[in-house]
Amino acid sequence: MEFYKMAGIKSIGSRLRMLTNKITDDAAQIYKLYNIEMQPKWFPVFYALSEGNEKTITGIAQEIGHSHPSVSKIISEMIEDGLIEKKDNSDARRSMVGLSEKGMSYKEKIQDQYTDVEDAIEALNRQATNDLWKAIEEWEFLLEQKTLLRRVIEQKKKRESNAVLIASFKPEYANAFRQLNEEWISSYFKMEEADYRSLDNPQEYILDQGGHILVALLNDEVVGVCALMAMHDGEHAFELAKMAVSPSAQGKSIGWLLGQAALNKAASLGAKKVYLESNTILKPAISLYHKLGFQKIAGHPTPYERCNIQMAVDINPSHKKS
Amino acid sequence: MEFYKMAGIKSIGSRLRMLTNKITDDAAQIYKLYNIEMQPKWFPVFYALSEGNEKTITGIAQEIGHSHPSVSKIISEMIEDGLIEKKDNSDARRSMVGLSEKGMSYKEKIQDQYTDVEDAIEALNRQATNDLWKAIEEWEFLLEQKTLLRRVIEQKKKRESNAVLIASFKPEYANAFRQLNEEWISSYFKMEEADYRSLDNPQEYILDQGGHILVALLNDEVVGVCALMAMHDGEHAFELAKMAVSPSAQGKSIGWLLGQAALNKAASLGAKKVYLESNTILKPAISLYHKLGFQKIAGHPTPYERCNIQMAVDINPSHKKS
DNA sequence: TAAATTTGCGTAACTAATTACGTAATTAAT
DNA sequence: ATTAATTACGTAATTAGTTACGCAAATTTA
Repeated sequence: MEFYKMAGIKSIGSRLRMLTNKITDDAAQIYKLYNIEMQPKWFPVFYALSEGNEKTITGIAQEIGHSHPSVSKIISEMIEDGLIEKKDNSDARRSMVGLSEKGMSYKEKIQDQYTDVEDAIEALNRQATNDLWKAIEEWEFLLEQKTLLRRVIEQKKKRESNAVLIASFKPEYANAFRQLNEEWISSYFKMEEADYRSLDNPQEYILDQGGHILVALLNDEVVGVCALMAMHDGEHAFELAKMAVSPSAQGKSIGWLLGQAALNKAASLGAKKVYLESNTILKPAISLYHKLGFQKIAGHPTPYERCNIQMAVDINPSHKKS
Repeated sequence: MEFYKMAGIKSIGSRLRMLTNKITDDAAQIYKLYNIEMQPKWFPVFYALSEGNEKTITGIAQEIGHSHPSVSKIISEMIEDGLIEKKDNSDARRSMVGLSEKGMSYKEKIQDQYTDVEDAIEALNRQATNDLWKAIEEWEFLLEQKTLLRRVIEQKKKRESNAVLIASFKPEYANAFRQLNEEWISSYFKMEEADYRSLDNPQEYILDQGGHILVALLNDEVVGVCALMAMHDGEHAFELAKMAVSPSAQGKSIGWLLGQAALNKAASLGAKKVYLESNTILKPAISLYHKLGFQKIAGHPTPYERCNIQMAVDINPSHKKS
């Protein structure tokens, strides 16, 4: 299949399906070769019951990794063929099933086929330098740990956050700075006096006071903002405030990038601490602050009604690098 | 999947199917993640048309390894969605199709997804010590060379011919010796005077004349016979005759085992040549004799009407071993 | 040039799985 | 002792493919 080589490993799903079909097609003919009237799809169920003990439909389904309707259908086909019998049912919900006498006799009959097929496939597998059987097992394990979807999501996030640029404030960002903040504030709380002051006049109320504003740009569009406001309580410290990320750009770690950049900025300005104020209903935000190193503190005066948690982080030289 | 480990590599078909399903399930969600309205099953067709040139249904089918009805269905779905257009048809049988403008625009849109998925799967594959992608490729190649069915058939034959025992004549085999021969002779020709003589009195007409009879036993049942009859024309030679294999035991190389054993026997008795007489309508038999080393000769007198070919092989010491 | 064959495609029916949903039996909670 | 929740199963609809078959167009052969 030249095509799949061209299309690359992202086509592995289609390619796997083709190989699977090729193998199961042959499987059907192999049963005929041994004069065993059994459909290939029955195999897992048959094998699961081969030890002789009785099992339930869902039990078998879990064991062989099928859905229960699939097993249910297979079982009824096998009952019709006389290979399986319904057994005891003290619990009338359950369908205890086991091999019938005929099914047991098949167990003997099928042994030669088992060994031949096992030997043939093992030899085939050994002929290859990459062990397909082991590779499947490893993939199953790795996908159990983290699904393909999650792996792709992470890859996407990684690529997208690489494309995000953090820049310093320019007058043309003023609009976005106001809008992104007003959007989330008014959806969770209501805009307060102090909000209007700083959002309407960032130059005067933030920058001219010794503060800074950082913006996150994705394809030249402002998708996130935050401000470092100089504090005047003795220590050399900043307040991290007015952080907002566009809902359309969520999931790209923009908050984290902005936070990191803000802490770096504070460090480069010689700050010892960064404070912030927030509200515990903003769970993702609080969790982001934690990741950035902020710890809960108390006792600072605040002009904001919505504030019910205060946090702070000590700045150490490592922030200048990361 | 503990179960499949237990069931062994013969369950690789079922196991592959499960892995395939798991992967394609995630694939569907990945398309959603990128807001691309395309079904995973469309991917091979879309990719095959991505270069921009027009192709036919069967052309695409061959390229991507699907059946043409499958491609036909996919194409009509994609036309309905506006991704594909029917193009020129100077040959009215053919359906030339190519990406529409919308389809072309998807090409751009999907690039990020391609790279993310490719990177994610590549990383996943590298995490495993056995390379699944390469293993699939090798299996495809090996199965192209020899299908799984043929591999199993060969394994079966090998096992079964290992179970065949070659033994010397005993009086209780006389019946089988007669029946197996009469069966095939009378189905192709008719029994002649000389047949009755030797089949009815093997002791007198074969063994007492310095000849030998070999039988092939499978589970203590006679499934094949042949005779070495001493020749009296100067040279120290035997005639290989009365070879018969039970139809129920065909395909187990019993003819070859008997032939080999007969030649070994002749060699151990110091013979220089072995002759035989046959008929060219018995193609499998002639081909077997060739494999055993017999060459066509002419000119020997024969009592049999049905004989239209004579063959002989020189015995050399190597026969004693093999 | 007519007849036979090949090619290309579409439709229908089938396959081996899935999800969605309903229902009866059992178990847990009030 | 009811009521609510859970468990086990079956049925129906869906999915992504497959073979089987038939028809019309094109090509080859006579």
